[in-house]
Amino acid sequence: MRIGELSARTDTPRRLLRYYEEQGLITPARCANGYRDYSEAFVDRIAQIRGLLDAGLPTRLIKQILPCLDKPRIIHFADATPEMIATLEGERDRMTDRINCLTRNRDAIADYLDTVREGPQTT
DNA sequence: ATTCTAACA
DNA sequence: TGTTAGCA
Repeated sequence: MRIGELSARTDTPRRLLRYYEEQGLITPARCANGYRDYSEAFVDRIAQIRGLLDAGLPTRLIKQILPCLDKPRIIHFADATPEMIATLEGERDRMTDRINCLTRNRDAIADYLDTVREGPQTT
């Protein structure tokens, strides 16, 4: 598929799709006319990238760990730098904090909604 | 009509 | 990131 379809299917601006490529996050094939040619796998890949970005990870880090995420384990330990391990541990902790924060807020909203609905209807 | 690259605000 | 310009 071309950039327009991927953009629609992933709800991501074409501009961003090209930007991710520029940052080395994705490497779509090219048609004879120069148009980018994305395979189905990119739909999920974009979702994963946006998820990581949304979690607050910098694109440069994503570029390094993305290939380690989809590929089956093993084979990856030659590039496991102590610095990267430390950074990833930090990111993991940040994610945990955000998850906890989101969980609290979701539960608070859920409770509020339940309360608001019970009030007027409780005759 | 759609995409491409590059560059400016 | 949005947008615009000039191509293919």
